[in-house]
Amino acid sequence: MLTVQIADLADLLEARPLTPDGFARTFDLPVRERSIPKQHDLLLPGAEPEVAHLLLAGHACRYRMLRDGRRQITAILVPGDLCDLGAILASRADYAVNTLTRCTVGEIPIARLSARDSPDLAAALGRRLRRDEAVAREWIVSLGRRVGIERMAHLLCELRWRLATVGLVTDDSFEMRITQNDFADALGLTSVHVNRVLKYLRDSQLIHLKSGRLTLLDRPRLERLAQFDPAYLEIWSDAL
Amino acid sequence: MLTVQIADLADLLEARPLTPDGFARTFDLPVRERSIPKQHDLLLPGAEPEVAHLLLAGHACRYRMLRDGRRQITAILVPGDLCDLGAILASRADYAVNTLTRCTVGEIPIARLSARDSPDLAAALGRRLRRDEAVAREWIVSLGRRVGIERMAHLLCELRWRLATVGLVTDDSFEMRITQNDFADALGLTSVHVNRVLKYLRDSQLIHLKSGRLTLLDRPRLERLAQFDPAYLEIWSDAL
DNA sequence: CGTAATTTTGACGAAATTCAACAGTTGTGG
DNA sequence: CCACAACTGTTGAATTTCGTCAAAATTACG
Repeated sequence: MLTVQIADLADLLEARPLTPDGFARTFDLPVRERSIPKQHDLLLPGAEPEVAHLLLAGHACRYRMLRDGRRQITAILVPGDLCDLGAILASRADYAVNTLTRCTVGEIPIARLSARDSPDLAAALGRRLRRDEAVAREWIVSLGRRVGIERMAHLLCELRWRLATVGLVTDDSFEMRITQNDFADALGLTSVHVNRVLKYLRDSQLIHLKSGRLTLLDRPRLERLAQFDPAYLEIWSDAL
Repeated sequence: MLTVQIADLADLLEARPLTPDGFARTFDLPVRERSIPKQHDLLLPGAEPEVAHLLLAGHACRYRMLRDGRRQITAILVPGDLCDLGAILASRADYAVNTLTRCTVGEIPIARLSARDSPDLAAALGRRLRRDEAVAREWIVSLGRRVGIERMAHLLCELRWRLATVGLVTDDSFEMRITQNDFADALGLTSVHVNRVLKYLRDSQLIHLKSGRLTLLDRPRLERLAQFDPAYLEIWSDAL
């Protein structure tokens, strides 16, 4: 089971490692911890969310369905992420949120996230939103202009970076129990093709994936292959 | 030449039609109007923007380049859009902005966009950012799970909707001087394939495209083909 | 330990790309 | 206003990437 390892809360909003306890303490927020099974929807399109879900352990995703059953994952969520950020700020969801593995989430009543109560909190939420948007931009680049192998390589580099940020990576190795079918829906490929891509990366000695743990065997080479540049993940200042 | 037709400024930030004059008046902002040639970069990655570019006429885009020359457009900008919104709020750009046609832009010193001066303005910028993010999410769905024809159909539906919002559409017809090569870089296709897709849509009596003007001949059918649902463009409330 | 879910593999087909050539349009300077 | 050059659009043929279908092997889980 993935666990956030952290210590202080403002840190969470800064994407530095932190614990749920730290979060609650710093902003004096009530965080009710809940365990959610795999493949459970936390939010549906059109919903007007009452609580924010802070992901504490496990992996989740934002996604949209087409009428004929095609699914596209628009974001992969890792511990420390606010699953329904955009929906909370707009008071209405235009996407769904689903758990990809068993998860632990912290529920926070949205009334307690009011900008009126804490300008610092509002600013922190704004930074998170901009980071989500930067990640989405990079996914557009991947889906539009990278071939399958590069696309997978880029996603793995992104996940390693984001997980490292919350202290969940040791020696370029981290827990990763996402299904190949879920990877496919994130990467715009089929699960069959994802399987072949992973085989290629394995055969090339770039990754090692076994029993829910992924290791990047040669991160420099993988990042070169993916043309991965973490600049887009490092934008944290507040101009205005 | 495209022209914003509008009247009041708060309207711009609400994505309702408005004029540059209205904009300047309402928030008492200095807007210096400038004419920019086609294919001109307004912003480069890594830059720390000094002025915000409010697009007044023409079409522009945000894009990222890969080292080997592949280009992906991550957003198409129409009159009323703030070209460099994310970069302004973060005080640093992680993408480039380029004019796709000759454009008129209004330059606004970013110092005048400070949240401290006007909470209303800050809230409006936040709404714009969330709308940009919702559009990006939908692009991810298109790039990942729609085939070429659907992808093009969806983009045309989106552009019609956004242009209608600023009063630039009559009878599902609007000015569109974007190159097939630029469409390709937005849709993750090659220009050759874009040409074939457009031919299919023309042959199917779905669109008419001649001398820089695009007409959606059968919008209901086009929207069904694209599975276009404007819900994602209609989120304008402010929860917190 | 048995059932269901997931991963893996092969053969074949569809969508999109590449390469190449040519036609049409637009913009520019004389 | 014309002539030319440069850019943009159009089309065909061969190729690549990725998808579909199907089945077997492996793993996860109650």
